[in-house]
Amino acid sequence: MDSPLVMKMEQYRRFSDEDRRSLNDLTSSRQQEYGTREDIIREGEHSPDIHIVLSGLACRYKLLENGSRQIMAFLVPGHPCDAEIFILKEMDHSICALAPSVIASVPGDIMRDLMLHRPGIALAFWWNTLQDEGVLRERIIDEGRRDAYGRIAFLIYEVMLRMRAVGVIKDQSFDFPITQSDLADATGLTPVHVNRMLVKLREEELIAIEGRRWTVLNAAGLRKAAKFEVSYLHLDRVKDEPESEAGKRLKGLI
Amino acid sequence: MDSPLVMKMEQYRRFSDEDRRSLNDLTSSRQQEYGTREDIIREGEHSPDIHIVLSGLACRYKLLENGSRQIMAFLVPGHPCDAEIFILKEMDHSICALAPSVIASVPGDIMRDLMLHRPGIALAFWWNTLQDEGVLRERIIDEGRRDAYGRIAFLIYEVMLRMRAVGVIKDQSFDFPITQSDLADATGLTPVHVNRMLVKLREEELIAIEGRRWTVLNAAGLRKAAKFEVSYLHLDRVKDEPESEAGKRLKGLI
DNA sequence: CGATTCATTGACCGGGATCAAGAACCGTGG
DNA sequence: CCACGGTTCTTGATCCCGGTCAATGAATCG
Repeated sequence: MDSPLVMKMEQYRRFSDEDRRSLNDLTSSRQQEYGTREDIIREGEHSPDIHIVLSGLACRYKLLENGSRQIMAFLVPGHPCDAEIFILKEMDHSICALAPSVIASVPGDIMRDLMLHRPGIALAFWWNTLQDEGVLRERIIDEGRRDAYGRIAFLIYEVMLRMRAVGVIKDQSFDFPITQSDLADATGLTPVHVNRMLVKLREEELIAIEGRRWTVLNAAGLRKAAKFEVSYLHLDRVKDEPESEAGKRLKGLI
Repeated sequence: MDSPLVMKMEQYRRFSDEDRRSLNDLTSSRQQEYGTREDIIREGEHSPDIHIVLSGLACRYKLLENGSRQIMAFLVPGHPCDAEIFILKEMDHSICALAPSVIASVPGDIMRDLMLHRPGIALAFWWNTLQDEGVLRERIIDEGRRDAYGRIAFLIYEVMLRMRAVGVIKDQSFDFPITQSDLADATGLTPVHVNRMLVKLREEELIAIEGRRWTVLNAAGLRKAAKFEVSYLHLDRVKDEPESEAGKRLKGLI
């Protein structure tokens, strides 16, 4: 069974057996459990290790001086949190677990070694950074031009797709262990208004929520509500090889 | 006289003479003039070259299906537009000139060669990508938590700072050749409301605008209005060596 | 079984959108 | 030189989406 890291990176390119083995080894040595709201790395810190989400859910966020929190990205299993830290001096934002999560630590010098001597792996990490940047750009459009309803629909669709791509959901149901306040911090809305939009999406039978288990009842309808375009995710291999494993997982959704 | 590219990259690290020469050569061979509104590269394209802004002003943008345009970033002189294109298959957004601008083209294979064999230059481009990502994150906070007044103030302060950092302004006045509609597309506001906020900023004597020439009359006041934090720009060398050329240009502003 | 967090709903308000109409500023040609 | 058509800027009037405040359930947990 491949590590979630391999599942994620293979959306971009196929790996040699050696590269795949290295990536699997990367996340298997040191693993640590984090609880809900627990910080994995904080703004201003410089950790000697980099971190990769293996299970659960984490987010990039920033605390503002007025006490409010802005969530800038959700990190699903397989997602490197801070691969760039060995280039930059310090984090300009924090990362915390939104639910009980298992996080792998990778020593910085092992990373550096891989980046210098294994171009296939270096390329995959580059790609990951650029995909993150694309997601951020999409979020700017989100906040600039979509209304509250579209934003919430978009966020749900994107998270569903990314979870599916790394294989943590098989059908239309998935664990999305966050509160409506978290959603509000991610969309720039208030919890009250997030609630109203979720009520609407349920009334329209696009989604269903039972506890922390979410179900997309009508993927096409949700996608339409979200005005979802997929190119920004740069799923290069999925596009070239629709019959790859990653392609099968995303069939009909992108 | 160093190329704007060197000026920009030196905010991050000092270069060896050889690296500096290479970077200067990079932008000196093929240069092209683009007019206002002219596209430099379009969404979905894959150019064999990468582009670097030498003078004028460009922006990253995306056209939405309803016809509106979202500007996601301003590209000041020295800014690489699409250095990532040799990793990704295609652009997920477009880039156009906002004013008459000179753009350098660099053949992709020369770039690839530099990235593989000149770690100092590769690091600088990596850093640039990560700085762009930081700017995007800041913009998300911007749109999520700042009101219209703060957004406009923030945008002006940031552009002023980045222009100053690459040496295209010496005092408090600078050419900022964009329309209020452009500002609206960048902030997610309407042109009407952008105008009202600019009126207010002028009434408060924080800025002055004469044609396309903008003047920051009260940098401290503008910074306060913008609630500006600088860490996300990762001006590493400026922080470590405040007496470097780049540091002198930004003295008292960061 | 209290206590605390989270979800839900209603009433009201305000910032920014929308609509509309002039005014100022172009480049162009007669 | 002025006349012109087209942007761009400016200002006013009105409206609505989403914020704010508040109260009540529902769920989770020590």
